[in-house]
Amino acid sequence: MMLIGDPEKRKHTEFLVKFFRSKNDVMKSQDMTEAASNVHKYTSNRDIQFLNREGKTFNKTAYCCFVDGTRVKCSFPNCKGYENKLKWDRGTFYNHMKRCQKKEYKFSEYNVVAFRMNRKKVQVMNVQQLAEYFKEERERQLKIVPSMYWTATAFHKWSMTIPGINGDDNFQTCADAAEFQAKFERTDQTSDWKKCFVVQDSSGLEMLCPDAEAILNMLELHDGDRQRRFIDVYAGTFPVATQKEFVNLFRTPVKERTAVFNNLDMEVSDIREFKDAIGLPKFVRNRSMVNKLKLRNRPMVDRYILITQAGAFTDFHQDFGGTSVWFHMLRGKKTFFLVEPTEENIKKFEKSQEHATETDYWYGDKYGVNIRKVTLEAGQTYFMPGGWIHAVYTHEDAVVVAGSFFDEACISRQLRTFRCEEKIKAGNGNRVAKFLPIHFAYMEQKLLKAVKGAHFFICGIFKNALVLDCNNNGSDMRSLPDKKQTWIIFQELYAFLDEFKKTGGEVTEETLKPSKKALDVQIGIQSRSS
DNA sequence: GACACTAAACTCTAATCCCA
DNA sequence: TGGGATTAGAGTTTAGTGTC
Repeated sequence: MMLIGDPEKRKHTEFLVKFFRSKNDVMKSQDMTEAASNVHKYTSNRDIQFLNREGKTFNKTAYCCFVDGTRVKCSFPNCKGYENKLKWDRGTFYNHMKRCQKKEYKFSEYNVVAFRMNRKKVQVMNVQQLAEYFKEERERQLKIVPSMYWTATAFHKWSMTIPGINGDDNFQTCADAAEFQAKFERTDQTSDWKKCFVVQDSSGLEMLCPDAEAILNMLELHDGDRQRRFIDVYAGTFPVATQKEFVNLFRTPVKERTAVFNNLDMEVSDIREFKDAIGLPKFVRNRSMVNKLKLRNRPMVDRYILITQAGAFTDFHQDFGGTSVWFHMLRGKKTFFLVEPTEENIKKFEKSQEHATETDYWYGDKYGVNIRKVTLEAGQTYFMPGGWIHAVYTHEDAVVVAGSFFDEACISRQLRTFRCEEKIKAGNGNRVAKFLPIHFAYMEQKLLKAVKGAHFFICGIFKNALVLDCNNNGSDMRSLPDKKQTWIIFQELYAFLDEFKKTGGEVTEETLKPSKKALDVQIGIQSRSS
């Protein structure tokens, strides 16, 4: 359909576009709010009258259309706009203006002049150019994960094709904490945790947690001026704001938003008030590797707040360092899209990351992996073992209290995730601090003792210092049911740390020597016993 | 149930095409 | 050349859906 094709009427449109292009203050506006305000300086409120240089009025009909992020706004003061669907629709704009200005119009597209920000500069367009821009932008965004248009169209269509977790043994839904505990043990997760658990009623998990509103108030009150990086989801940028400012942004009514914001790493472990107010679930307290170790600098990753606006999509990823997570929904609704971290799936994930954000290589539909989805609502808690590859969509504004922890039943996957991060070259900001020292401490303080113990057991008359002298008489850990798993992990951990050791720091050739010696002793025993 | 919002359908007019 | 059919464009209404 040809838009504004009449040469005579088009002269009017061209006048409007030229008029605004000639106004420096309009053209130098920093954003659409400022542009709209500057445009107003040249039009009076009563009908559309323009002011010339001398301040005299003259009549021209103009309907100004401001394309502002996720909204399209008209020239009515304080217009909140309507949803930007990247499509010019005459009827929608006409109705919107009629509602805003509460009057009838003889509407013609020849009277529309559109404004948008293009690389921080104001662009003034007629309707035809606006329609062309929308078309090009739709095509461009369809190639980007997670752009606004891709999320609204391709993603939602794709999402409908993903099956839920019913009938999949990897996912267990539990009515309450007691059922969670029972299922966890019954499905043999204690020493090899692989399954995901959703707990519907979180009250028995023995955790302490304020409600969503209290969390938001606390963020404003305690350390409210701390700078936090967050994500402008559709723009793919990482603005910085104070905690207070971010909470304020989060509280913006949906109909006034021009962007969707997300915050994935508001770590609060180091803020005393949060540490006092948020108590980890008993399950996490009991299983956290870090809790069981003596460490010089304990990493602070076990309590963070996630604040996400509706519409945000976080693309497929593994949690940093292959940490396991607990995730308690205080407000809102989110859907997790989950992929089991098998070696094949991880390799495909690594491959997909070479083209991160390109829909042609999107992990969700180009690699043939088996994906399941689970939707979480307020009051539910989700426990996910380390390494699971997942994406998350937020349906409703969400406030979540969550935490990451290393779990000894997930060590293999933690190491695999570390390797994956090395391979895809994740930046330091996307890595768990102290990964190597924590795993070294675990090997040294927990596993090494057990391995040495296997040697000491047979030669029980010796003191610790003499254990290694009993090499020939130690037991083959492979044949002891309670030691077999320890031996497997010890070997794997040693090989890993040996691979990533450095000169200086905590994991070095020198600090690995006792483990190396114990490893050699056990291998010697095994070669003689087989 | 009232209201808001949106997409799509509908009506009307003018321009254009085509054929007798 | 004139008149009916078709198409494009402009303006308005309505049905469906969601929210409060």
